Order: sequence, then structure tokens, then C-alpha cells
Amino acid sequence: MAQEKTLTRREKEKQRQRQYILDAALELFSQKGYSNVSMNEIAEKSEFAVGTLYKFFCSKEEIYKSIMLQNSERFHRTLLESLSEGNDEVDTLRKYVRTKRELFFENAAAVQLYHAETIRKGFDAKVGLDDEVRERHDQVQQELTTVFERGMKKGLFNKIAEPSHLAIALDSIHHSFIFLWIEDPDKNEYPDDPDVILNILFKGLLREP
Amino acid sequence: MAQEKTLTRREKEKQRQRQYILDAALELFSQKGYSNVSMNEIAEKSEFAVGTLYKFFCSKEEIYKSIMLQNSERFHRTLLESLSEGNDEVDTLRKYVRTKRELFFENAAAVQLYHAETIRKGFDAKVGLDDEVRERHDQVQQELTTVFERGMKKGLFNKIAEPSHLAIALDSIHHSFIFLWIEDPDKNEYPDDPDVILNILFKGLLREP
DNA sequence: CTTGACTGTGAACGCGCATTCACGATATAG
DNA sequence: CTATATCGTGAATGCGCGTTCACAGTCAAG
Repeated sequence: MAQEKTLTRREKEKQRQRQYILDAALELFSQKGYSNVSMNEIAEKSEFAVGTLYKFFCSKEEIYKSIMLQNSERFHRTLLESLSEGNDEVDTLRKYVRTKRELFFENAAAVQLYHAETIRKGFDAKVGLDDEVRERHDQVQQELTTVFERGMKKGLFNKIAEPSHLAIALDSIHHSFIFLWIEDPDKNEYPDDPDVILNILFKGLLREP
Repeated sequence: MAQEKTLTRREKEKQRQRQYILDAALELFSQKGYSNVSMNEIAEKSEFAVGTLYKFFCSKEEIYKSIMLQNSERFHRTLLESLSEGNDEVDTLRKYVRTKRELFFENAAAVQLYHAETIRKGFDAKVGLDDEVRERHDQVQQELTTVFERGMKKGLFNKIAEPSHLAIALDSIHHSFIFLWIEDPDKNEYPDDPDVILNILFKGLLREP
């Protein structure tokens, strides 16, 4: 046990340093893009020497990979959780929007990196990392779709479109507002009330005659 | 006149070649990203020698710049045009969605490049090109906003959200569907009827009790 | 055929960057 | 204190890529 504890202490220290490097890299990657960040920059920002980075990660690509996997794991766990809460489907959607907003605001850098580097589909030279991240994303999207489905079956929602289309629509609207906020937080304030987002779907724009 | 014609003929030939290079570069950039494409690749694809490229463009960056400006000009001219048509606001929106769909489908590569390289805000090392492109984009967005405003004043639309928010929402939903189609045209068919997109906004999801 | 302007070429140059490695610094053990 | 393992370093290495330039091919005029 004592032995385990000393080992753990060293391990913990290692982990702290590792995470410090990842945080530095994430900030740089998200601001300038993977290709435009050099190992020297990451070294400088994380206050290590270039050589030291290679004691933790065997390549620049592995740093990127670690960041993506770590964040994708956290994001999708949190979002799936929020989708299993709520009294009814409307409530669930509100919780989902709130959760996603908080999550994205607290991790703006990771979100920006994810979107910037994911946009190119097949060709991410970066391993089959795509697969894992994509799979998680699809899982959330699928779960969100079933929320709309359930709402329709219960008669809570009108069938104005395919449930999967509604899931896509909700997320895309939400992302737009989040990105506008990230771009210019002062100019584009983000509405605190999730209903401001949801009402775009919930309420009909066209006035019935 | 004769002199002008010979000049024009040579000029035309130059232009053809220039455009051929731009087309090759666009395809590569959109697939792999600006940083991941070498001048040698562009040369090979356009069937010129590397040196020849520099007879047309003084740098790799200028090629990128030309592509972006050329396309942004065409896109925004076309979109603004579509927004000035239509009998009423609903009709205008239908025409806008149709036009944008056709435009984006015929120029999928350009759209993808635009989105991928625009996502990083201030830091595009690529000149103040951002400004010009961004300005045009904002102009379309502004015009779309006024369409929603007019519809509300006429009593054609319900005031379910800020007009500018609705403009953002419509575009973001539309982009999502377009990108899904670009990613996998077979799996995600794009609805031919613009109302499939518009109904997500037009019709209320929530069933009133 | 000769001259000269023009077009197109691709090997060569220089630079920046990811990766390595031989070496000091530091900590642990005996 | 000495010996040994571990940690951290940053100059050196090799490579890929943007850019250049001296040159070969082409064509029109004389």
C-alpha cells in the first residue's frame, strides 16, 4: 500500500505535467490550427524543453490525438447524461440545451478545435481517430432523435419534420449561437434562457390565416 | 480593334490557364486543407511545372486568395439577387433556399474550403482577405434579416424570435443539411422541396393544448 | 536560316519544423 | 560521499516545401 502510494504520487505528478502540456497545446491548436503550431511553441507555452515533450508523447500527432479523445469522451458522456434527464421531452430538451451551453462555454477552445479539424471528412491524416470521435457524436445525435420521436408518439410534438432532421436542426441552430458568442462575446450575447433557442423550433413562424 | 482582339485572344488563353490552375488548387485545398497541399501537388494536378505557377501567381497564398475572392463574389451576388425576388416574404425565402442549394451543390468544393478556413477568426494569416469576405457574408445575412422583419410587419410572420436570430437559424439549418449531403450524398438525400427546410421554422413543433 | 522575345521547365536553394540524442542536473540507494 | 537511475535539456539532424533562376523549347519577324 505504501509502495503503491509512492508510485501513485509519481504517477500523479506525471499526470499533472502531461495535462499541463495538453492544455497548452489545446490553446495553441484552437487559436492557430494544428498545422500552424510548432513543437517549439508548445514547449515554450508549457515551460518545458522540446525534448521533454517527447518524454510524454511520441509525436505531435499524439498530442493532438490525446486532446481530441479526452475532450470527446467528456463531452459525450455529459451530453448523453443530460438527455436521460427531465420529466417530459420538452424538459429534456431544455436540460440538453442548458448542459450543452455550459459545457461549450467552459471548453470553448476544445469546441473550436474539434469543429475546425473535423470539417474535412475522410482525409484527416490523423489516424482513425475520426472513427471514435464520430461514433460518439452519432450516438448523441441518435439519442436526441429518439427524444423527438418519443415526444411525437406521446402527442406532445407535432410531426413537422423527421425526428432526425429536427435533431440536426436543433444542434445546428444551437451551434450557430454558441459560435457567434465565442467569436465576439460582447457583441452577440448568448441568451440565458434555453427557450430562446427552443422557441425557434417550438413556435410556428407562419401565421395561420 | 484588331490589335485589341489579338491582345484579347492571348489574354483569354492566359485566363483559361489561370482558371485551370485555380480549379485544380481549389479541389486540392478543399480536400486536404490549405496547409496540407504543396505547390508540387498543384503543379501536377494542373499539368504545369512548379515554376509556371509562379508566372501566374506570386505565391501560394495568392492562389488561395484568388479562389476565395472569386467565389465569394459569385456567391454573394447570386444570393443577394435571390433575396430581391419573390411575391411575398414566404416566396422570397423559398427562392433563397432553392438558390442557395443549387449554388452550394454546384460548388461544393468552394463551400467546404470557405467553411474550413474561415472557422478560425482573427488569425487567418491570409491577409485582410477575411474582411472582404466577411463583409459580403454579413451583407447577405443583413438582407435576410430584413426579409423576416418585413414579414413580421406585414403580419405574415409571428414574432417568435428576433429577425436576426431567425436569419441565423435558417442558414445554420440549411448548412447542416447541405453538409450532410456533401459528406455522404447517397445516405443523406437532400430534400428537393425547400419547404422541408422551411417548415422546421414555419410550423410550430409544440402541440398547443 | 538567324535573331530575339516569350513560354514553360524542374533542379537547386534556403528555411522552418518534427524528431533525436548525447549530455548535464537531480534524485535515490547503498 | 559515491554510484546509479531518472529527469530534463536544447543544439544538431534530416526532411519537406515554398520560392527562384538559369536554361531549353517555341514561334514570329527579318
